[in-house]
Amino acid sequence: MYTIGQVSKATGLPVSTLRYYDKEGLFPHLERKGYVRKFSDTELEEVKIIECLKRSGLAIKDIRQFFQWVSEGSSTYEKRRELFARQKEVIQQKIESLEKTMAMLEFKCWYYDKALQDGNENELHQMLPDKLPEEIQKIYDKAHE
Amino acid sequence: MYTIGQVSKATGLPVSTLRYYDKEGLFPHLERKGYVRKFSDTELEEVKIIECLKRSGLAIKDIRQFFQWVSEGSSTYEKRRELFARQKEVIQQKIESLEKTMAMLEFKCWYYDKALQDGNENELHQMLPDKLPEEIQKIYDKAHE
DNA sequence: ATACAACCTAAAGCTAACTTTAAGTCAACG
DNA sequence: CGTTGACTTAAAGTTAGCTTTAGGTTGTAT
Repeated sequence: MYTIGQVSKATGLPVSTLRYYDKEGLFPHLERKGYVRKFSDTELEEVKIIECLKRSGLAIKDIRQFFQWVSEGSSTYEKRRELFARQKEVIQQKIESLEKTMAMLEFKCWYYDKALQDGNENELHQMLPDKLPEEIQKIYDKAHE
Repeated sequence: MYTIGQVSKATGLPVSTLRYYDKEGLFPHLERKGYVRKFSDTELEEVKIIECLKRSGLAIKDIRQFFQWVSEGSSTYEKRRELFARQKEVIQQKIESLEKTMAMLEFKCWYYDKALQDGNENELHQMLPDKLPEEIQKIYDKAHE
């Protein structure tokens, strides 16, 4: 059993955030000893799930919905599986988007490296948009897909 | 030369967002014909940079700072290169975080597949946290790093 | 006993990035 | 000539996800 302060240290989330999550119903089985919250390993694992679903772009109310399904038992296995399958696709798209973003940033790094060497952007302007060195052209094209 | 409506269609950004970006100073060279904005290819490329920097987590005021540097000329090449290098690291971390997220989602999909097959979570509970099938264990461990 | 730290609540406040609203300008078509 | 549609502004409104505030309770150490 952990206090909210211990959970805060263990997870890196501020105490105020943990209280907010509780108020939003994200710890449906959280116990109290008097007025004090008593967190268990269940809640520590729930924090991991919350952060996972948050990173995948789910809103708090949809995360609450998930925990609602959990407390409804085996009849909601399918719904839960579908939720995770959907979020897998969301994350896949996010990763692909970030890889394009990365290509743009790599291109820009190369661009300013060259601009610094040349002291100006004259040559660069002549190379754009399709006369870049082969490897750079690939990156540029990926960034501008 | 394009109207704001054409740029909206070309970029997928709402007209109101383009106006907002303009108000925030993200199109420092945008021209007007009377009171009407006239976008050029410069601004189309700027939209790509804005979206790239936004995806990397930069705030609007920092994007404006970048365009400020651009308009200051070659003396800011280094600052600009460093900005992009920094954001490359940010994106790299985001990708790694999403890959961990993906591992969690994959584990959860496997978990509920099995729960559906078994009709309950009894076997699953006995497997956790370190007696999972080899491949699944790897994924689980990655998700819980 | 008293002070201190760590817990609590309800409610108000904050922030970024838009979006909406209300009121107006202008060019072109029928 | 008048109405339609695409443009304009300034300012107010929206949203999620916290965070802060003000005031209160409890347990432990000196």
